[in-house]
Amino acid sequence: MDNRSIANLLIETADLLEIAAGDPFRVRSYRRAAEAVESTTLQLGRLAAEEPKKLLEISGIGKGMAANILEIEKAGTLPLREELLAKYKPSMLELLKLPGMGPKSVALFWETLQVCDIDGLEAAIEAGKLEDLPRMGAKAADKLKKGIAEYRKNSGRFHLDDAEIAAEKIAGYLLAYPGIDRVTPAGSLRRGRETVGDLDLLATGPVCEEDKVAPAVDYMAAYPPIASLIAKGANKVSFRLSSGLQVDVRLLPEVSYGAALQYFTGSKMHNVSVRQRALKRGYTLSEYALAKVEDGSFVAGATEEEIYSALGMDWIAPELRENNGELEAALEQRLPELIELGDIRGDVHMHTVMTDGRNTLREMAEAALAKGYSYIAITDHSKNLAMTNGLDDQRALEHIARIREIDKEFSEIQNSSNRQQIRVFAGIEVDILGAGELDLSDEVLAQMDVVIASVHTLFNQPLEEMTARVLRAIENPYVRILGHPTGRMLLRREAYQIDMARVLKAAASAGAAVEHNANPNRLDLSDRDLRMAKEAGCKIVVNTDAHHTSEMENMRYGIRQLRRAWLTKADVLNTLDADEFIKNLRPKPENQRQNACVLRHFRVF
DNA sequence: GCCGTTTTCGGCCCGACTGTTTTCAGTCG
Repeated sequence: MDNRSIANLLIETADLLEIAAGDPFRVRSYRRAAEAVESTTLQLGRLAAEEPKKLLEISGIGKGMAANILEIEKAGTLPLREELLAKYKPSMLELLKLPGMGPKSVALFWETLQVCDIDGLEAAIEAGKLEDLPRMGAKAADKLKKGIAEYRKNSGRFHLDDAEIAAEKIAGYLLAYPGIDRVTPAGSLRRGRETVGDLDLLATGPVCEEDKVAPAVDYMAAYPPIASLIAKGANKVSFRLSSGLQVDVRLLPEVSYGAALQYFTGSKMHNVSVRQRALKRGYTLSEYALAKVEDGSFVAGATEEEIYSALGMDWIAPELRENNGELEAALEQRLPELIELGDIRGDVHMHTVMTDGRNTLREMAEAALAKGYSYIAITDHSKNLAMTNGLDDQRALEHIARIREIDKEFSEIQNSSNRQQIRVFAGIEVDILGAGELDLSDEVLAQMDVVIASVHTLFNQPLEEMTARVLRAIENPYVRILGHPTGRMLLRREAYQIDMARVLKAAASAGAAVEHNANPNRLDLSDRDLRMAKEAGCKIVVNTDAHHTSEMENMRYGIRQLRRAWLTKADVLNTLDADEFIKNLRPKPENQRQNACVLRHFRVF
């Protein structure tokens, strides 16, 4: 079993244990173990089979947890989880996903109302049964009702990274079959949408020709992780994985691969529009080929490029295929040259063991160097995030001193060898408090290269109040970057209400940058927000907010979103080299004052 | 259930916010 699945079982056990009012520290140890399992680079499945003693070397995994992991490998589950599931219901784990719903409420509803699933909860709310319960009232019921609506809107969709990992595994399996030489994800995954409803995969190769594809289809249908087979056709297999993700795999001959890719990539509106244009030119486009209307003769089909080209268009990057003007641009050869992963020179939002990160300052710098970045900023949390051991003024100053040392050391390494240079900037992610003030002093912030101001709490504030708070924070001249300004957290909860247009305008006029968080599981901007930011003239920075060296890899997902917003290299600040980046971040106030002096000087004389 | 030790048991990131209370439990980050 892969690490993520093992971790999920441990998390489920922790959730159930919490509902059962088990020892909170025991619960935490299950969660810690799950985190350790997920972040280790070791393959636990293989380790458990070959060298089980090595499991104990992982921090957070002791004797009991190692036994649990061995049991998971052997039986696919662990005894405690089974025991708890016999007492409670699996659907309670889903109830926990509702915003505002925790283990105590799940237990309460089960014990008093025998409610164990979302439908049951909804019925209980409608019947007004919740309000008789202790600590429950009209407002709480209303909140849950909204939570249910939000959950239903998003359920069944998966984060881009989860879909991509699943796609890579299936592609690996298919490519191991002799005679299949290309597998490409299509659909919303290929378009880079931040959530994916189901997975479309296209495969081709010599064995995918119409008359000999059957054995390859059988092979696909025998993919071991399949939880349930939905359909098996002549060249198509549909199935569901245990995560609930539905996958459609199509095996297609090479001659029509491009047409199929174009067709299954969508979006629907883009395809409708392309076909209308094809018809005007006397062509008809299907998933098999672009053909002449008059006699059905083949025009193009093997690649997307030849299809778009036959229609007089440049090839359109999948991220742009939303019928948002990309066809017109393609016809007039004015499609933007979209930003690429390789354009990014630095990642300026990351955490270390000083607060809630999992790696040290040095490890983060080494990892960034290995990735070829020319700079990073270490931006640990400030004190208001007490759970992360956030830095107060004093510790922040010590933090800066340590970063300066590492920065010096890494530039010396560069001088004494041929290694590439990396700059390490000192930074902080400060909290925007209730009145818009920050939780560290200006004296300390002034010494930072990168100050990111973020809202971490206060989710239920009215729009006006929340907007005012963020606007006030931007007024602080030391705020260089506005962190996750929308508070939008996909699949988990509603965004907090904020007037983005005003915030972006204020950031643009103050010269502060806005951040796009590349981590698919965190707070970020939508492609609409990103387009708005560009239009407002905002500087944009894309960061991974890495809490672990491996999370730096998430940059590629962030880039997909930037591409969907039609952004180019010139639109994104951290494509600049280190010196230019710092120069273009919001200038420090002392520089602004200097500038003001110079201006006055000119006026007088 | 893990960890570390002042070795075999005691401690385990903590503070803000909300909606219910009328002093606090539950949830969240």
